[in-house]
Amino acid sequence: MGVERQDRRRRMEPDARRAEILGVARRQFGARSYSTVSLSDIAAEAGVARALVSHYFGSKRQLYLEVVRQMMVVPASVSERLPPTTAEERVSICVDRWLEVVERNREMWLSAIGLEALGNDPEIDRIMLEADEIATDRVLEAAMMADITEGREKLRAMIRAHSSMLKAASREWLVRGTLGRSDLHVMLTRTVLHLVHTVFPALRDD
Amino acid sequence: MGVERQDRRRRMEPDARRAEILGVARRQFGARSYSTVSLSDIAAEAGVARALVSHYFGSKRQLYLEVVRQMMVVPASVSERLPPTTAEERVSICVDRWLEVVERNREMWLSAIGLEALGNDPEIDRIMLEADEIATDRVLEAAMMADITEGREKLRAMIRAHSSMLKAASREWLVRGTLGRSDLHVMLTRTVLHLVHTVFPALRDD
DNA sequence: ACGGCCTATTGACTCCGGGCCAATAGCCGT
DNA sequence: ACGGCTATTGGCCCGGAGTCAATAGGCCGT
Repeated sequence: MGVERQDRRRRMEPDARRAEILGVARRQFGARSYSTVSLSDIAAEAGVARALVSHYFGSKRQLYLEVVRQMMVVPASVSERLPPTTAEERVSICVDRWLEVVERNREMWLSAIGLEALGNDPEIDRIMLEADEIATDRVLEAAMMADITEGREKLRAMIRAHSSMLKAASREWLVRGTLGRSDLHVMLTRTVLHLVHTVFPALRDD
Repeated sequence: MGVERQDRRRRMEPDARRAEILGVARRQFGARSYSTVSLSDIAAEAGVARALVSHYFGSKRQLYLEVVRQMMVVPASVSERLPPTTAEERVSICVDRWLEVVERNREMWLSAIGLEALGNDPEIDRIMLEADEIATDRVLEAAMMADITEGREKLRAMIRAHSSMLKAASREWLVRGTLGRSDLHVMLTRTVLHLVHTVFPALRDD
């Protein structure tokens, strides 16, 4: 019964092993919650001793942080090479590409926003914050508002808030099915433009 | 040195003891993250044996669920006794009351939205969902859209998504100070109305 | 081919937190 | 005062995380 393949220890390059373990961790943390996933689980699926996971990542939390970091990366393709037309069209294209990406990586993306938690963790917050900043820049660029200086911070804050709605709406689409893709497209495009063109100018500047 | 007060065990009514422990738990889970708060910590601050906490709440997770449940309650006062004027004014009043509540219970509210996670927990999801449903009803009532039947689910889904933006924007206000209270008022009022009056009718119904 | 070395990998140990149970001791009625 | 009901406790076991010396995979020089 030749099932005893791979039971002997195989020596790998640290980078490769590290990547392999990280991949398993991403899958596990995506599927179950932080506290229910044990290092033993991850080690087992990776076909490796538990101590090795600790060796490469230090602690469970650090491993988790790596996973979150990797998942938060929004592909740059979403806001690349936008045609120089109206802000409306550019945002529309942007949203469309975003929906495309999300639909394609459905599982992975759901995990990503699903695990943005573990409580009030300052480290997690920092990672999320950085991801949000990047995303915000891209949206402003698409809406051709990147060079606004007056009240810039308020504008950015509103975009960040909007991205929360974006996440929630995407979940409504993918998980609950209450909104369709075209609904999302209309809703997200219009609300961004509404924020930027109508709400933002209406804020009294103090 | 008479520091030995209260070191003897005091017998209390189950309800009172339960409430006392729950209060401590609320504070602790609000201040630190789920996994870093131990039952020992809670028991210690409550001046009680660890086993008693387990006795009253069964498991750590169940205690946590209680805390979340209690924190998610949005005071009904926000949408009570709205004058029968335009939707705009009613929503405006609603938002204003909301901001009032949040400002008053700043710490508590921040804790509440801070802990809405722990990963992919179906129980937590259910609790959040129920809270969202109630909040959504109130918003629709305020906007005088409560009797819409055509596309009702889409409308509700949008409102739920909007409430995510509301939370994020409130955090921008309370934590980062990037938006002021009046900014929030303008932004939240306008976006709700925009969703309900402009975006919603624009969705193609399929 | 083969011995030796570097280091990836491991097993075992300790500590800590959660769940559980029988024993203990407040408090109330009589 | 005392007996009983039950709130409360200490102690047990289990499983997971962090740590370290020991082990062995595989490459290199000969």
